[in-house]
Amino acid sequence: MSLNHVILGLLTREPLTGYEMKKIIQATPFMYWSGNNNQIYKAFVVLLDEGFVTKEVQHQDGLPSKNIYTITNDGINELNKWLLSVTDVPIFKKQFLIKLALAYRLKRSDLESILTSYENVVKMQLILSERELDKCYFAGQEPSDGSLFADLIRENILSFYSTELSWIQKVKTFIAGLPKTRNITKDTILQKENNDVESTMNYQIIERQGNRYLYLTTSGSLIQREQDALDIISFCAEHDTNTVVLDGNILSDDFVKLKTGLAGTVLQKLVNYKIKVAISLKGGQNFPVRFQEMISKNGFGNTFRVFTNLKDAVNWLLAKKRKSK
Amino acid sequence: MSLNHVILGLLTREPLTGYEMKKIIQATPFMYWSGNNNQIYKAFVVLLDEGFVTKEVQHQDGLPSKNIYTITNDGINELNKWLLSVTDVPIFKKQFLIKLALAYRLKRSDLESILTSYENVVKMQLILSERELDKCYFAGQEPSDGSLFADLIRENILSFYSTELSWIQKVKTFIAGLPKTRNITKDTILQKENNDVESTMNYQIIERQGNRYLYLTTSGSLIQREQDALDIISFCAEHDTNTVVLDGNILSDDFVKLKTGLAGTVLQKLVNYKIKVAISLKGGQNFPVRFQEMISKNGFGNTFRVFTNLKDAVNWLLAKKRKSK
DNA sequence: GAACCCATGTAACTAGTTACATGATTCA
DNA sequence: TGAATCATGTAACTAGTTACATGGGTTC
Repeated sequence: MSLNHVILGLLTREPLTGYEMKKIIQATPFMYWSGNNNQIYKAFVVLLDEGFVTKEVQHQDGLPSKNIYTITNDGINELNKWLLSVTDVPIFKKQFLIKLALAYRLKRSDLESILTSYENVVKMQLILSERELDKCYFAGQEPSDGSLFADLIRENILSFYSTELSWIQKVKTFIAGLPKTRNITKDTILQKENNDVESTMNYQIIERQGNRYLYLTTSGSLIQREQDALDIISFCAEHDTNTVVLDGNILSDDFVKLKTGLAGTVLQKLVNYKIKVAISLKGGQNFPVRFQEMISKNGFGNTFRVFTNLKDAVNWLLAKKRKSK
Repeated sequence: MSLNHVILGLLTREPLTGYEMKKIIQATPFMYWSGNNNQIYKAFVVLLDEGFVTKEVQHQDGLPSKNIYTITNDGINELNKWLLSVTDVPIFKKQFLIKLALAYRLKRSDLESILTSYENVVKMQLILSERELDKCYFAGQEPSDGSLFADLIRENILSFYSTELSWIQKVKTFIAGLPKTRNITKDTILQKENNDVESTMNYQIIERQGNRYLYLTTSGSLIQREQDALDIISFCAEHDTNTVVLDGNILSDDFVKLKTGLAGTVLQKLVNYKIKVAISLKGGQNFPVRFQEMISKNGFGNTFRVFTNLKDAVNWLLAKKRKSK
């Protein structure tokens, strides 16, 4: 596990606390750990034990006291050894390749739909990575030593998604060349009701004033995972719209509790993909004040708003729409 | 975990046993599991439990009886649901990007050496993947349904490594533009003896008849991991040679025991990278007969041979050399 | 007879994740 | 009062890996 070495590496720039380290790792897209407490705090125990770092406890009034770690000479040697050692083979995990290998029985329209959905996912990830790179610890504002290779790293990451996107185009033309239904055995025909079970959210496309929007209502399932944001975006792409009305009931408790971070992540994804969202609350339904606050604070102002009735929500959404198609 | 769905997917082509499944997953480069027994056999228990597969026990004389699994209609529905559901974001893990972000203190020559080493690793992986793709279960010999997308998948995988290689070239020119030593603080200067501890193998470059070869001897550490093959290849690349003499003592017990598969993997890597290896045994040292057998069987004949003394080894190596540089 | 192949399965472990616990302060 | 932030840490879990156990048959 090279996480320990990464920690040492970060400490060569400046002494850091576990908490800061965690934030950095979480915000850096090419550090492929979740940056969870468990690993980081445990890592520091080990590093201390091996004498690669020293710990200085700094008491703070009011705030919890923090442990500031500094790298030692032994630590620097260990880091150098790691840097010069043979680098692991780069690996990727593309679920899509596996699906493609196994999807030979599907009919063309299904192939097209999973491909488009995948395209959206990749596009979004590209935008997301771009953002994260801009504001991450290694972003090279000034060409200081610490961010020497920032541009090269940026290019590497973005080209991963770009080449994926151009490959997707190739797959598209290939699929377009296939006959509509191929010689598939009878038991492989898709049952539409099953799909609806999978995509757990109920959605309708509504046309008004020549504008189209997606209306998401509850069907027992709520927005409770990051993945749901991707689903919404896929739906939008499929139906060629970028406006969504969410029934207030579709937001889970976890969602409105800001501390889970779910709302932030999901909304960020929607905003990044330029999807406008209006939430329509049913009578009596209320969100925590802080939730509404956060919405206005985070600059979602013109892409995300909460209304107490469906009518207002739709009016705002369609009024705001620039490109109606 | 989508492994269960992958298993269902494979079963749509034909009923399979756990053992066959394992082999397929192991041999398919884009299936990112090790294909270990534990997971696969357990997966079948779950799939049976959920009614997605049926099991048929086939007794065999002499050989252990096998459990042949067949997919059910429920299983096909489940598979279809998965295929049509939102695909995971493709991810990559590139240790090298992390190293680069943390390597700003290194001097140019060190940067160059880790870059070259990484380049070799990627090159090798490219060759390896190409091979694996050719002989994997999804290889499209005849354009049957089952391997419909084989070419597209192949292209995707190979372009991952190719783009990495061309990126490496960019990094190379960038590094070449850096001053030889930059303003690094005194405590960051590398201590050569530490590197030697890291690269656990002792190696010398020997010149004879205008030819150069790498001589690897024991320094307490043996060839016992796949990684060691990569190390050897890195050494070769660094010193611009493709011939190696291995002291027999450097091969670990695990290596010569064929059942670990270590020898096969390591040698395959060496062969793939066109490195010729001669092993020189010390007096009295002996390898299991099967080991020598395997060497000749697997077509290593002209790139890999065992000798009972150093002189023969070197003679064969240098005689065989085509391009001497 | 050593060590491989087929075929099933389990034990023990590593890496990594999510979720919880604490507790003072800030903020509305 | 409720909930967020800073900061540390632990518990419980999932996913995945390596290694072992079994045992007849084959191959040299």
